[in-house]
Amino acid sequence: MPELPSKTTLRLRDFLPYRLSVLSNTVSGKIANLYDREFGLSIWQWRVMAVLGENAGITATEIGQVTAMDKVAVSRAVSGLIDSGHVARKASAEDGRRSILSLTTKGKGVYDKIVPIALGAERDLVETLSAAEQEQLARLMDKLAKTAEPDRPLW
Amino acid sequence: MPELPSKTTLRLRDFLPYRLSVLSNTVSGKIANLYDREFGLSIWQWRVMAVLGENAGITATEIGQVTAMDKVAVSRAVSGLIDSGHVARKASAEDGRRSILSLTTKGKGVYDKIVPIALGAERDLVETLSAAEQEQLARLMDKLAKTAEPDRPLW
DNA sequence: CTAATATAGTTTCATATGTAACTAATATTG
DNA sequence: CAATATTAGTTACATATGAAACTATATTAG
Repeated sequence: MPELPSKTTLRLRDFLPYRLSVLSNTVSGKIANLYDREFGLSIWQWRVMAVLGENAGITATEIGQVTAMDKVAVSRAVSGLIDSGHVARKASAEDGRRSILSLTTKGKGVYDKIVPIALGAERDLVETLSAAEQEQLARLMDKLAKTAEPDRPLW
Repeated sequence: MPELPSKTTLRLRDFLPYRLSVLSNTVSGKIANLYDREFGLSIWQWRVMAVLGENAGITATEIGQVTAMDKVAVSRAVSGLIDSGHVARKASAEDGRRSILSLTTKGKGVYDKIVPIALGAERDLVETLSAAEQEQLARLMDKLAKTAEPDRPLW
């Protein structure tokens, strides 16, 4: 594998962690606006709904695993969604500590409206990339994500 | 340009904004730990120092432009850095509203220690990518960043 | 069966963050 | 030059967030 010359000086604007952070914040900020303005949802609430839309009847802990949210964030998002009538909670029959969560009819309606908006935003974001580039990007991000896994021995 | 088939269902784990956010948070979290444990610096404080290390004698507003931080965040980071003796402030001769900021000797020493650590962390992160892939990644992120620019008309 | 341990989820508290209001200085306009 | 508007930076307030403590239930060990 050919090597890039090792950098010895730091230029912030070329520093990958910084670039990732700025890009991610810009993208998330715009999307958060969409969800919030149209539906009054936070990004976390939307993530919870997105998972429930794919997987009905899972628990808060499972949502946390799928979304990379910690349990406090999940708990808060869920409680907001219950207040706003988007999500319903019922006790688990087997385990009294768990709650089974699902979208309400209202929640499902909102979900069905948001999905095309979210996909449209994603499409607009990547539209300047060719199909090959889009696949390349997905592949590279997979590799990075694998390297950066939170539980790996710290660098 | 060949087209990818348009998605009609949303799978959170394939959704680019989500993936960007998780990846960025994972990477930033690890790096933040490094800065904090070794030097007691927050990510924003480190960003400010990184800019001052490249560009001595600039103002808080300029730092904000370079780092994509808002002025309140810059103000707070700078005031912490002054308290901890990493940064010095002197009044601008031409404009009494501005302060000229620079690293102190102590700050420069810390900067010189952090730079190799930061570059090492970046290298570890991208080491599974070939040189060509690293260039590809930089290119793709440039394109995305351009598309997502904060001031573009909202999608 | 009982005691100790672990897990699911919530609440509390301390800190971080963003928005808006504010202060001080400069620039503009008439 | 006086009045007004703009800019640099800070402070105040309200909200968001994460870590740790807590409650309730379930599991394991003896």
